[in-house]
Amino acid sequence: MKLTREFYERDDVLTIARELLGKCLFTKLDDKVTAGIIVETEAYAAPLDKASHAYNNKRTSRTEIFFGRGGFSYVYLCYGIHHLFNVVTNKTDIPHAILIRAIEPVEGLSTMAIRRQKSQTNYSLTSGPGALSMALGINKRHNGIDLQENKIWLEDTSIRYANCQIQKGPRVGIAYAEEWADKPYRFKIKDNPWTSKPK
DNA sequence: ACAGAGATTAACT
DNA sequence: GTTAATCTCTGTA
Repeated sequence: MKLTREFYERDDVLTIARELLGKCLFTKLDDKVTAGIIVETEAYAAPLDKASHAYNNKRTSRTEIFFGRGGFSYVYLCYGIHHLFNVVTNKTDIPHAILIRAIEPVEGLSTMAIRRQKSQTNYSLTSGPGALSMALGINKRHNGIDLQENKIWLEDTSIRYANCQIQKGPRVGIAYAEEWADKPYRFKIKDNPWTSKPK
């Protein structure tokens, strides 16, 4: 069962980021299906959030997708190399988004390994925002895709995590965002080996 | 028109 | 621990 438009268009981006843990992210690209359980997310709550590309309602060709409806993909290129996959949330003109930072692979492991140019699967396959995008075959051509379609989508699962299994913390790599840099907008499953391991 | 920085990763030392 | 990879946007001219 795909997550509905109503799920993405709710107001509280932190609640959605928390609820995305345990959901399953699918891609069907190049006739290959790959999927993984989401184990780490970060919320970006523009226009107030200085860490967001859409801070202060800044609109560029890159950020335009933030201002559309919830339930669309936002893929952008980081450091000129890595494609980072986000889910746009909330309604038109409210630029909220959630970065998917890590997944636990469940389907298409061999396809992921080929895309990652690894001879065998291991924990580094999808543990990081750039790595999981590569494993799933996501690149900037997939910016602005409707998650109700059958290219990239999220499904509900029977997985439910208790609050004590979820670790909240500050986001990664955004020290420039001043007072926003310390906010606990990052959610991850405690002790899950597939979560990212930043220094 | 050009220089500098960034929601990162992997391959070095 | 350090560094290279090199796209997009911003500030300065």
